[in-house]
Amino acid sequence: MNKRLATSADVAALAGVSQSTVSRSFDMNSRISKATRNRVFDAAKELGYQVNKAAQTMIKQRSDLVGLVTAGLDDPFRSEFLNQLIIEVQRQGFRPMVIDVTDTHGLDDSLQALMQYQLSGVIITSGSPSEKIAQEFVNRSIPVILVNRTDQSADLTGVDIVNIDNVKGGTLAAEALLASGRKELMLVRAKASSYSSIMRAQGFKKALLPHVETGKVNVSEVECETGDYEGGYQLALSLLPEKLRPDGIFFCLDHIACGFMDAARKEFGLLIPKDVSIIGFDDIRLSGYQSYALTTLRQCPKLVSKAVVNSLVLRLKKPNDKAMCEIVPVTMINRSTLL
Amino acid sequence: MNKRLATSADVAALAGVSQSTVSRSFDMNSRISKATRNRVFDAAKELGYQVNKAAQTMIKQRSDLVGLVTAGLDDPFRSEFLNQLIIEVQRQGFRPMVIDVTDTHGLDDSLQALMQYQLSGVIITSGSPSEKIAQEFVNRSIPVILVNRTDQSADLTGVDIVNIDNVKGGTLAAEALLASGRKELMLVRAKASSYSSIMRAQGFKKALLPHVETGKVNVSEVECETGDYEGGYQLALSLLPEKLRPDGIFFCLDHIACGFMDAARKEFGLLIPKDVSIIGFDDIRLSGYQSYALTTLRQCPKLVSKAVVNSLVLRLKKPNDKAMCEIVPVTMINRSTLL
DNA sequence: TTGTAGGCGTTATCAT
DNA sequence: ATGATAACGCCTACAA
Repeated sequence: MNKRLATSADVAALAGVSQSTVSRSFDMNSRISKATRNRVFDAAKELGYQVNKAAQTMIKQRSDLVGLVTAGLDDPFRSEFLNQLIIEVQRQGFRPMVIDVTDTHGLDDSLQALMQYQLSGVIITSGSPSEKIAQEFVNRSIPVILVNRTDQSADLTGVDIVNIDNVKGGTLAAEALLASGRKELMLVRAKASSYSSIMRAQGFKKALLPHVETGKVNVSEVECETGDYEGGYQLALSLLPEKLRPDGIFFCLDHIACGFMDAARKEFGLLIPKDVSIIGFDDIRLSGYQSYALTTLRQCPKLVSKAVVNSLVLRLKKPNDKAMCEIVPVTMINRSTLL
Repeated sequence: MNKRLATSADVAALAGVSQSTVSRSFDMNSRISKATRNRVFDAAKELGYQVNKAAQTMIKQRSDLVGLVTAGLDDPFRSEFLNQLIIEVQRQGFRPMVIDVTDTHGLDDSLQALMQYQLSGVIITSGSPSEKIAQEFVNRSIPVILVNRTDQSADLTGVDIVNIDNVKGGTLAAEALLASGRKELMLVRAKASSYSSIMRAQGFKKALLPHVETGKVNVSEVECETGDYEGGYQLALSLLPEKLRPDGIFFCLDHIACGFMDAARKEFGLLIPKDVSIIGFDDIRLSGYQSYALTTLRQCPKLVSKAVVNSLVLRLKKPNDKAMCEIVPVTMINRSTLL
């Protein structure tokens, strides 16, 4: 053990060919006689030879690493999404290198550091000043995909964008609540909302606008402290003692909805959907469980991940095509929190 | 844009020093005059210079990448754990490279491929033939940490091990159920159980043995198809119509417990803990929610992750010390599913 | 189809 | 404290 790793030169010696022939044998695009290639492969196997990616990266000026920039991995949905991304990146022959930028403290350094790895691409799903960061990578001709961070209106050149159809989701939620005859509507999102939540809220309000003007419905808008279960729970605690209770609520995040529902039921004995209709967003795993059975807008992490990595692959093939912006559809999942 | 990345030579030229001085300036262990170092840093900043990790890896024969081998990322707890691992790895100055080996198909290839990256270490939390794999890395003098995969009895040389105290957890569960006066006990685990679940079951049964022999309690053992929510739900469906219902159940996984509870309540109107006491294991996020409020044995992913990465760091410092085996304690979380 | 030779950007070993 | 120089292992013209 502990013996030096075999190099292509070692393999070459054993196979009785030149080093470059070994190199070519492992490149399926090179034309090598079958006989030689086999001889090389045999020798390689015997020596336990593996290409040295560092050397390969040096010469090619590009590794097969893809940076996955993320934050708030304690949010189960984010983490679910990251995992799909990992799987998809891997499926396309890249290696995922995850960078958590949760503590915005050393964020800049963290991202600068990424430049050290000759990445094949960077996928940004979080991180505050995403636009600036993105631009820097692009300037160094490293493809960047921005996911649910901003829309094409942002002034970014050469950055590809993949978003889900947040606005449409908000619209669908509004229509569903309307159709179920609810009048006192409410919109809930976290105080520090992401781009996605803001778009959802926008879609929701816009769809409701005409009906508000005719006085058919009322809409109020509320923020909770945090975008998680606890945030929803606390919101219910402070909201439900009020006189005028909403009879239909759209939560920009399932987590908030679940926390709210728990509090509404345990602490106030509310019946859902009899007393209040609820619609969430994302379709996190929890929403499918019997205890919640939440009607929601489904954002499919697998679908989004595929779109993202496809974009990257495309961009790698055509570095100079103009930037793309893909919108992944959302679908309404009807469970039992909507009257 | 698209200009060649600055190299240390460029920096050297601008700073008016030799290339090796630049290299040394970035190595805080090298003694360099303050003045020179500052001049170098200024030049570096001006050129946007970043060390090229590929070149560094070549010469050092070691990258700062750590392989995180995992499987079944669709399990939220696994994914929570992975995320903690990512954070911890990063905190210690490494870069996490995640390898999902869920489809055991190309598993061997996947792992062989890891050898291409001159990893600083490999952390294995899943993957079927972990022992064999581990051995191969160690033979190439790459440290391996096995997490909740096996115990020291396995015949592995030079592989460090970090486990949680599964047996103790099982024991605590047994004692708690006993103390609450339950007589018809049941042990549930998934058909294809992990090492962890098996140890938990073992601890549970062993602690119960004397009481079974004196006829004080009965214990039955049941397997459900899958180790997730759905598995527990289905189990309840097939189990609860039976005549003899258990009055105290220990689930080797919280997920199963939650699914079971949902079915027990919705489909059979059971009251928990009045009709049946429930204890789970892991303390997944769900268990803390009001809807479940599951009494469980807490395995803290953060704690385990810290232990794991610490082991790696230690091993890197002392490659030849004898292998370590660390047991991370579990704690009982009392919520409301235990009488 | 195969071999030869140059260079990718760094660190480490010698000198000075 | 600093500079010159030799690796590290691979890919890719260019030559044969």
